[in-house]
Amino acid sequence: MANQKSRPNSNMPTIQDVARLAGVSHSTVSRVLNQNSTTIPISEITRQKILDAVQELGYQPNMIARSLRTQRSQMIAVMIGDISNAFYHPIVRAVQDVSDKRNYDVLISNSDHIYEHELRFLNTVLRRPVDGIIMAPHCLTTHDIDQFVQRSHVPIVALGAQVNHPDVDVIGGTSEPATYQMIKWLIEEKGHRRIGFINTLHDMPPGPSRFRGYQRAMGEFNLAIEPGFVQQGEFTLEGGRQAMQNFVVQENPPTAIFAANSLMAIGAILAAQANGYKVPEDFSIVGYDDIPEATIISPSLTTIGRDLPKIGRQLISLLFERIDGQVSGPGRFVASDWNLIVREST
Amino acid sequence: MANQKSRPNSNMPTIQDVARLAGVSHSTVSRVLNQNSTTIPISEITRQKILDAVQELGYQPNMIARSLRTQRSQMIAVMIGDISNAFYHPIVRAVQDVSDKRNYDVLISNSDHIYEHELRFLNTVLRRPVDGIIMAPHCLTTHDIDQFVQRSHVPIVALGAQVNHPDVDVIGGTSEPATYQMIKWLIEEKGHRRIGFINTLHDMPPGPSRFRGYQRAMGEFNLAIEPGFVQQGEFTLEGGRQAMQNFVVQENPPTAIFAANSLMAIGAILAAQANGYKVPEDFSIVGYDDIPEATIISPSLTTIGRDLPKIGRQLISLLFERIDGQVSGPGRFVASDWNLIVREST
DNA sequence: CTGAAAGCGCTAACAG
DNA sequence: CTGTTAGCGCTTTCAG
Repeated sequence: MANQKSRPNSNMPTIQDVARLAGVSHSTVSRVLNQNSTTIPISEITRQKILDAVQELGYQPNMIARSLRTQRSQMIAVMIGDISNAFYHPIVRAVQDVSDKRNYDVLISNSDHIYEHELRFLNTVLRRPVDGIIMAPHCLTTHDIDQFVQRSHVPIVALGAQVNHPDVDVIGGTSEPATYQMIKWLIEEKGHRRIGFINTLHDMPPGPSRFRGYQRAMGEFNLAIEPGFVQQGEFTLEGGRQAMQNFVVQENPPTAIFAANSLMAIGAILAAQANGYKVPEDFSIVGYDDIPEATIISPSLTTIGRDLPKIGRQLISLLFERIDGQVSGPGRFVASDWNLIVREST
Repeated sequence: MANQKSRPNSNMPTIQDVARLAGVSHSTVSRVLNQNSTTIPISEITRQKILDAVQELGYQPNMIARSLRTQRSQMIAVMIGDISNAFYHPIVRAVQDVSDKRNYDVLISNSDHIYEHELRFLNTVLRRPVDGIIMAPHCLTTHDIDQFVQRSHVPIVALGAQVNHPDVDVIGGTSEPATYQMIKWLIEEKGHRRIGFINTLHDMPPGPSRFRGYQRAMGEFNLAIEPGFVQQGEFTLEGGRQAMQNFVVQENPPTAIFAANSLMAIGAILAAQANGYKVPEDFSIVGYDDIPEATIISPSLTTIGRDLPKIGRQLISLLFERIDGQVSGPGRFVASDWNLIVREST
């Protein structure tokens, strides 16, 4: 049972097998299989012979070999922050759906918001060339991206306006204005004057831009950002929970709290409730981005809504425009729109 | 700006470039880069020259070319049901973490529990050979898998005991006993006698095995499964919500409801509450699998817990054992353990 | 209309 | 210890 070909891993027929069975050369087979190639005419008879042979053998072209020859991999790579964060699901969804339809495969990578992982991703796509990249980096510098772009001309589309490279398409730009609007609404419509902020750790994006929106709104209404008003945490449910612990122990805590994402906001609500407080009576809590958990939690979460599936479709559209060569030239910027979704947590 | 090499997509150096710069042949470069290859000794001096050249050029081997030659892709493919279902996150997590560590890339595919998608996945990995496959199929038949195994000798590890192929490693087997235990508990400890069941659509696994557990428990206590006790829905939150609608309109509905997964159970709770009912006072509702949402919802969900990260680690371990050739031969079966997690929804 | 031949970048015999 | 050579399976000139 052991003396097969040197590679017992597969008994897939090759294009040679098809050619042999059809009694033609393998290049003819290749031609009918990629009939697009500049309208070279092929006799209906050999064409049929080949198609029959393909059928009979169940031939499937080997993508690895094709990639080596064509220098196109029919793969795109996606780097997200955290597969557990529902924020990314509609985006990955859209990317996969469109890619499937176009017979592209999708490589997915989690960065966990860790710099080394983001760098590793870049190296991966250097070694394994893909036709396009979608990423939501939190730590990469423009310099890192530039290093990459120097060496690989693969088109990149990024989510998050912190990415700022002349060749990279970017979707984002909502953080500052949306946060500003949310804080303003808490002040004007809900009468809050002591508003806290749960930020990311180590000034990791998108914390800072959201923080600027908070600062601007507070400043505009001459409201102080007292020491203790700003807490930090991981970009997760648990991070929000822990940050909230730092609020509940304060003598005179804020009456409203903005969390830099909805997972943190939900963690904060859970922590408040665990400490015997009521939301929104004792604390109004708001998040950023409308994920399913926002309506599972009680009270349901007031948050900033973006059309996530649309953002996903935009990302993949921008990418395929470049992959297909319809677009070249400098990176484009798409500002997504957003709206305030008022629910029960305020 | 256009007259570069025919392939302007990359200016990555090749092994030839390294060889030229180091003044040696490309095979010598290959040798030092894969020093494992049967202890061929290499003079320290050329070795250093090569390493320097690699450094200077920032050479990275092209994985596509390497794959074509070695017939190994350093990729594994994962097919899950639905990226939005948190059930899969710890599993994908474990797979990615271990793969990263071993420099394997991970191709992820959503089947959406649709038969055509599952078949398409199989075809994808036929065209793009990967070194191993992890999948959680809901619709594939043994015959489909067998067809695949005939053609490709890539090792497969499956999640879910409905997969039954002599060559495939399987982790699963909890559905019937765990459901039985849960129903029994509802009867014995909670005094329910009218218990409903939210099943999957079209007898899609794992619905049927869970249903058998339900039947067995009900039968053992001589409790009737009245018409209307069994409702069906998509394997999602929305599916559970809609199924619950069919309970609340009944004249004499069940007092407890088991949903085939926790997403459905949460949908059911939400629907009950939306209709003005209280959980657990009016309906006790339980799910299957402990996902984060189970403790976000109020009342928190009584459910079957499995150690999902452990299952993920087991899946990828079984797979790598085969990829590494440590294990060959017939498919193994691993029964995962589970426990009943009692929370507030009962 | 079809075949022969080159070569994508790499590894692995096989000779020195 | 190192270089030469032969492909992996495919696409794409270039000749007929």
